[in-house]
Amino acid sequence: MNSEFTIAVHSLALLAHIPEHMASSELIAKNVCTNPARIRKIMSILRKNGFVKTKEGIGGGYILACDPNEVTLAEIYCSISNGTLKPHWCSGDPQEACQVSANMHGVMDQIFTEAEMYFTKYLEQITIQTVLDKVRQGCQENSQQ
Amino acid sequence: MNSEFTIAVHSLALLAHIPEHMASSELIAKNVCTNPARIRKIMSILRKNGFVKTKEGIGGGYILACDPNEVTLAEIYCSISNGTLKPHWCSGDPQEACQVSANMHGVMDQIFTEAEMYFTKYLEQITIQTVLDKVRQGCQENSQQ
DNA sequence: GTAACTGTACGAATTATTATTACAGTACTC
DNA sequence: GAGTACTGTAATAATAATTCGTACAGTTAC
Repeated sequence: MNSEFTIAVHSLALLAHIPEHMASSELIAKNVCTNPARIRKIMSILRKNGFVKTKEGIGGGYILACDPNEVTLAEIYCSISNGTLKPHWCSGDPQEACQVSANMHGVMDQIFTEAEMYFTKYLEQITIQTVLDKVRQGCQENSQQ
Repeated sequence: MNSEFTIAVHSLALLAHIPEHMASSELIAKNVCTNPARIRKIMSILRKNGFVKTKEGIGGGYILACDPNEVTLAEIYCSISNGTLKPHWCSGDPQEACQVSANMHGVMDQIFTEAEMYFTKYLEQITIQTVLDKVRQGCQENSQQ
């Protein structure tokens, strides 16, 4: 998995943090610590999925178009990074006579797909607002564990 | 996450498939489709965790040292790839005045850590024997879903 | 018309992953 | 004890994935 999911969550939390204003890709990029083009690419996907509204031209940028209490990280993950949990490399060789070698790829694929469902089920419990609240608390839960 | 977890599962299933014989790193590597040195590195970790026994010298190699019905993929994952679910890239900058930027890294870290626990909980349901059975069935469940 | 934005594409730079090679150590066989 | 077939481990090379930087067309406000 690459970091686009993380960046999407960060960006949406930031927009939820300043619900009154439009934020430019440059502003978001600085906050996230990446470059504006990458932000624009990710925000473009988020727009197509209805999470944000965008406005081109002077004074334009991005603004939240959803209720941060309603949208879960699962929806964001599915929009941006669905199916990227499993590694790219594949084990075994379908041409092999040995069943273990021939079928392992399919079996691991199945396992990772199902594992991703569990992963997603957890993300369903977290909303953009949850993330924003944690961020505003300075992530104090860390020190209590 | 890299592919070491996949390779470990594949190797252990293969050893469970041929419980009578020792398998050399070269044999396992061919089955998995990688090189012997990589297999030896991974098997070395599995040995330290008690999943396999190794024997050096002529006629040596690797053999299963656990009950394939007892050992779950969760244990294997924890031995080999624990904590590798989250991407390497980090969002935000702790030095920033903006709370969102400053604390997002910690918050996402916490989320990924907890998500990994859910991921692991799923892997607890799958044993080496489960994988071996699926492989022997030619992974027919795929076509039934 | 111009300035400030987004949308998108492409190549460069960086980083992660995998492969290769090498060699010391161990155990069996003759 | 010499030779052979293994593991254990490290270092480096090759490959692939990820991220960055730049560019430019399209849009909107003034």
